[in-house]
Amino acid sequence: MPTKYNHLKVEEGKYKEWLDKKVFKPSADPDAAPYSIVIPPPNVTGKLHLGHAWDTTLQDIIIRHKRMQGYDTLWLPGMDHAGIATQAVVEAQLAKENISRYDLGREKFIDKVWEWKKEYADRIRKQWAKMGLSVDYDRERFTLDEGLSQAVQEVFVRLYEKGIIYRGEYIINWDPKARTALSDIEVEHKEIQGAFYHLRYPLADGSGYLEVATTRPETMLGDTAVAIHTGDERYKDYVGKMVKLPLTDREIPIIEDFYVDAEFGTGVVKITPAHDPNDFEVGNRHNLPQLNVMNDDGTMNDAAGKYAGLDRFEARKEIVKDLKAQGYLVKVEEMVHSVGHSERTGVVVEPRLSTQWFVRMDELAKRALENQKTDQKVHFYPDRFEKTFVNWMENVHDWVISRQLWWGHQIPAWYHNETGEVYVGKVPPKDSENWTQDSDVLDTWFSSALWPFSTMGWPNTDAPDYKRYYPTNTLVTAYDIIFFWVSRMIFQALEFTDRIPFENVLIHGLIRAEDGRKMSKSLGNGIDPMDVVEEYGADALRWFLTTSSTPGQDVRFSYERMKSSWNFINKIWNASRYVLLNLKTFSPNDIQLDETHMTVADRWILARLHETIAHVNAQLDKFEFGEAGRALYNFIWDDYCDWYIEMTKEVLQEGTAEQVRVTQSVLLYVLDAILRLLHPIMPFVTEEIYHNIYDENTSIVTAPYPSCNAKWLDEEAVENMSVLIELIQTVRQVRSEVNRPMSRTVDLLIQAHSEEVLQFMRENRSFIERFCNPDVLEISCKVDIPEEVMTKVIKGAHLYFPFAGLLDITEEIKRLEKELEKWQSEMTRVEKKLANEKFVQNAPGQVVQAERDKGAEYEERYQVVKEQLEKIKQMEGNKK
RNA sequence: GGAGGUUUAGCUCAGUUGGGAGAGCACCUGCCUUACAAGCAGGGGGUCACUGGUUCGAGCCCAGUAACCUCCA
Repeated sequence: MPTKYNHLKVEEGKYKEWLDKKVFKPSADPDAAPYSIVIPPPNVTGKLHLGHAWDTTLQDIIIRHKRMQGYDTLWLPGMDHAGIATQAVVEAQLAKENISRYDLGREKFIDKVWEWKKEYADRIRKQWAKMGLSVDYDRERFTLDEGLSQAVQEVFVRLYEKGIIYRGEYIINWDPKARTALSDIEVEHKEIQGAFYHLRYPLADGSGYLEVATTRPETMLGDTAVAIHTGDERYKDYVGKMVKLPLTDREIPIIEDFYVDAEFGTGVVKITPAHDPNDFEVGNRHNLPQLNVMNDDGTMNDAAGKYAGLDRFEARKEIVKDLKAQGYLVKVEEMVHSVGHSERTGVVVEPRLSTQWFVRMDELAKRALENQKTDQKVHFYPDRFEKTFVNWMENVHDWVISRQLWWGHQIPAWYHNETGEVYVGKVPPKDSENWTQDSDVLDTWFSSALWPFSTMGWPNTDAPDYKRYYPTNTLVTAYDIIFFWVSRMIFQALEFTDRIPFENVLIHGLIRAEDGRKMSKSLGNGIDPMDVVEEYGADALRWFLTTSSTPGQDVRFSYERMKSSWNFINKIWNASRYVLLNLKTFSPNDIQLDETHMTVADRWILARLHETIAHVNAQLDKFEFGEAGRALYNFIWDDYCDWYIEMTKEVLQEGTAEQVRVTQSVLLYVLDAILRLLHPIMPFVTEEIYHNIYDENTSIVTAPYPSCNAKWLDEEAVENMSVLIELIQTVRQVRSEVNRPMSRTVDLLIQAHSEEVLQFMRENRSFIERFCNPDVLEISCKVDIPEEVMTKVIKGAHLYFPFAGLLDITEEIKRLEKELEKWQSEMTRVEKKLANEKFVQNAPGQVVQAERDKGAEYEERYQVVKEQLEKIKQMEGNKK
């Protein structure tokens, strides 16, 4: 093994090996419990970003952990056709050659999109490979696959037959750039600087005027009434009269309706039923005409008279200009207000009267909500996201599912060419020549909502995967698509499979740039995960993503932390090198954990290992990856590398053959466990080292995950080791204080408080010598204390450092006084606590006892320091 | 307007059943100790946003305040 970890070399070729060995495939072992995850299918629109890397890393950790634990694991990959987004990028590409989709026609255009899809699907698979994701490619699905398309049709037809899917003319959110309908949640509301235009509408009889206010003056051309709140005293006499609509020759009625807020503005509002959802309702109640004044691209139509052909915002300017010129504009108030923007194209969404297909949400939502009250509910991690889900479900509106696009699942509805009759079915009507299929496609989320079961073979409920792996166990996704996707999967699964689609939903946050801002194309601050992998390796990226946050919280990308992740792997790499270099001919088969020849270090590291194993397993099961990572980091770096490995050097160099064999056994046993513990998080490097230990034909992917063996939880060893560690650390501290590097010796007298400590110190004399480098080392219960000496107290012993002629007495007195003060204050703190009767009464016995022990300890240390201080002061006095 | 989140060391963040505040990076000091100088050893640095409350005991539980962020309407 080279002295430095080389991520490029380590990761190269591994993924292919795994695929060749088919280790990612489910074991299909009938005795094993199944565990399944479906990947949130990325859009085939483009490359994967760091958010995908994070999301899939978490899934890979879960699935690799379960796989190693012996579950029959399936991680099903796939991709989403992403209607609007993909169609938009392909259209943009064609636009460069001055071709529109209409030039090509539907069929040829779709062929173009499939070409795009093929290219990007390949890229995405390459990215998955780079990240090391253990998915089963034999089961990869695409939302426009034959099978999934059938599921979509099945669902559409069944919901239609139940009356849950309906078609109708309503106000929907319209994206004038993509020229399609959008659902409510595809609209982003942004606060923007706008204006409130106060307009004067003259009464037709010339007896005055009414003042209305609007933020969208261009829609006035489509006004078909003016309304006041029902019974509003100020205006009730006007009801039934007509106003003359400025800039037109139309007269429109004054009506009263409860919807109007009398307190807001002037209390009079213009009613535009074809361009506003509330006005639409008002219009229906009063049988008002619906006058659409815009085209589907956001330009004004012929109904707008002289403004026809102008873009809506141009028209706004012109209309305001004309209103002003003709004296109809009262004032313009600057105002910040919330305006809907298309989540996809970014343009201002236009509320528009339009015929669309809808999913009636009341019953579906009700069932999903009621299910959350049962023990069959979906568990959210962190659980606060259940509230997000429930709140949305409680307030959900009907879902617009038709999109005026070409790329997607064409709606399985046909209209009779003559009668206009509607036919909905999985197959076209028999006399198909007399029918025309609806040209629209379904919202992409309509198909993604079926993903957990459509990918498993549904609607064939006898499909083997459906029977074995559905419902899935865990879904991992970011909080920003709880509404779009998670919620819809839940209600569709309940409706069509009678079960929840997954037991657990693990919600994570978003990745932000180093400065905390969102990564976005417009800011140009996006980071390509593949660049990061190139620079630091997938393992380091995975480690960073896993350990840098708490569930549900956003994470900032950080090159600094990437570097420290890489350093950690380099540390593991070098620790492994050390072990392998010292194994010589020793192989895993030679491992014998022979307790009779174990040192305290051996027992201790085994205890710490099994403690860590228990902790890590518990944390992984709770999806607390950060906590699991920290436990591993501390164990590996602090316990294994800084202490255990250093201590093995003594045994390997000086020990008997038997002792060496035990040490080699423990070194390898622990390393092997470390690799398996880490493998779900950093699959590549652990496999590489595993191959160095075992042979290339084995794979750590299917090795068993460590489980805690209580036999090794040796509390005595942990206690003893802590004494040894304190001893060594104290000596190092003294060295630092008196400026003595390890290359120079320091004499050390240890006075043990008990026979046990004495014996322990003597047994471990060789460790003390190695770590403290003393010239004289005395260990006894009664030390002859020299005059010029530095004193330290550790648990169970006093340490004396004779510095004849070298000790700065004044400095030492200062130091001792400071230390005395410290122990004094500690004693006071404990005494105060123990003097509190309520504490002694109410606190748990072990907490009280711990305080008493500490008190005794401090008292002891205090006394020693005090005695020494007196002695040294006397000595100083004698000198003078 | 409603809901949620955040506020802990210079910076970025942990802190899981309430029992003496931690990591990484940065900083200071000393070490090329044959696994690793991308390392080792030692060290400095925090009224845990603020105000009350519950409790023997609060970074952690409760109420309120402030600032910032997000979602929904």
